[in-house]
Amino acid sequence: MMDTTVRQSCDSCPIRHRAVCARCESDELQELERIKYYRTHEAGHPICWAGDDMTFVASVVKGAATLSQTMEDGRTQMVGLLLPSDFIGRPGRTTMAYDVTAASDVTLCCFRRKPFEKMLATTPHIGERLLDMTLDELDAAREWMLILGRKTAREKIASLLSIVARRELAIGMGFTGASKGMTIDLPLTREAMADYLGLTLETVSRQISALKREGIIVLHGKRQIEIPDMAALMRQTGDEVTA
Amino acid sequence: MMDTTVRQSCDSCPIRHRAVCARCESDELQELERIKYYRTHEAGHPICWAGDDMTFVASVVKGAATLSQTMEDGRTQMVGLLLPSDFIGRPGRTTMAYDVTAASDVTLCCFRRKPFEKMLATTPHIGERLLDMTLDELDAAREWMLILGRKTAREKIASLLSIVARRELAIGMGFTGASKGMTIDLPLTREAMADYLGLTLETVSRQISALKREGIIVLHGKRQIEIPDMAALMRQTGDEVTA
DNA sequence: CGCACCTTTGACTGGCCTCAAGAGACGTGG
DNA sequence: CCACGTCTCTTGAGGCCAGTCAAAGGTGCG
Repeated sequence: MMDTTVRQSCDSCPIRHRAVCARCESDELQELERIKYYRTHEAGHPICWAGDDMTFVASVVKGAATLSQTMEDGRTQMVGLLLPSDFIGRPGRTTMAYDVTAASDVTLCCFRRKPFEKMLATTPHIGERLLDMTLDELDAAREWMLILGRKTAREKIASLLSIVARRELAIGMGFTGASKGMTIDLPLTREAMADYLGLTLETVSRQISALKREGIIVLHGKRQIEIPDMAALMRQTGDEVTA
Repeated sequence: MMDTTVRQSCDSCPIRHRAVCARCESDELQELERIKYYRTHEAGHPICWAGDDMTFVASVVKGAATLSQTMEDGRTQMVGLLLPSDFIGRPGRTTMAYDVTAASDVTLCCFRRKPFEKMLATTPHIGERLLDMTLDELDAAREWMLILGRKTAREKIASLLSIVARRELAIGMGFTGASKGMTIDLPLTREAMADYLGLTLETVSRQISALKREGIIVLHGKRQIEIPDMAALMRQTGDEVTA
């Protein structure tokens, strides 16, 4: 389940300037270092379950994790896709509200909950950053609602690809080869994509095949997707291009 | 569009202890009073549009407002249902991201944005409360995602009714007549409900008729809905009853 | 009364789900 | 090296739920 527990300096941290600690001064970082530890989880393994007691909150350092809800008859809906710098957990709450799963190999920077909450109360830089990040997540959730409620299967797939492409560009992954094209690493199985989009895995597979057939995407293996022309993909999302 | 602009004391405010100002001390309230003003909007009228310049942020004092997104081909998805004490606007952002509409007659307590942001930076009580409220909204958004992505039309309707019932109970409206029954005032047209749930208004109408036919709800007029047995309604939501 | 708006109901269509089978990738062990 | 099992993904056939199109009923207001 958990693989390693190491400690590492914040100085060389890849998410130093995007995570919850982004606005901290060096003395505040030092205090954070005292309550933090690293954990890694293997792809496909659970990180924690809904209802679990939360002894920590954490930042995603590397990899991707998912938040999801499951109804008792098995229907599952993903409600969060956590990429590097995203925050796991809710200060002030002792139990996890969703299932958290490692979609790919994940490295977490964990903070013990109690001392973190104490710091949150005394360090405005952390609270301010957390508020900003939460507002961003709320915006993302609302964009997601439009996808779930109103978009067709094809538009859903295109929207997911463009969202991941946008995030990977922001983090500096997704090496852009040519001018307008790029390749993204999609850390999700077909089933996880279906859970994200409110579809079945068969429909996901069919739509990806269709996009491939039409040359809008090119598959390299199952999980690496080349987008030769980002504008062409965007035209499939149903979002206004105003072109 | 805007009907009245009056000022009113915080002391007698019905949302004093639930809104963004909930944790403020009396001196902080006095400062808030200086930058606040009331506005009312008639049912059905827009409060502002996506892209509008935001000169204020606000709390909903009375009535209900909706946040919604519209695609250029007209498909609309509601992404927020704002009831008394909910917050409108995002500190640090100058334009509104969504269309805001008065679902019923709405009274807003508006704060001029610039001075509010200044207070936010200097008054921890406000930022803390806003973080908590934003986290609550994020949870609500995620519950909503499950509804949009995985529930059937009937389950969606039942879920909406139970959500509104829960909120009205929390605020202290929704006079409970008997033991387990209650009556709720649904401030939404069929079309607004459809936009909330990712359905068409025809499907909403059909499902409400079905619930009425089966005695799970009783209509008094179009907008007032009696729920004789809350447990019976809950059983229609698809959520675990573990009964 | 006449009009506007919201709602209800019906008939039909279609997109996605369900059920099912098979293909491809990968690791294990004989 | 290949048989075998497992896991993921693909593809096909058919059915159903919700969408679409259409018309009529209700309610409130000038």
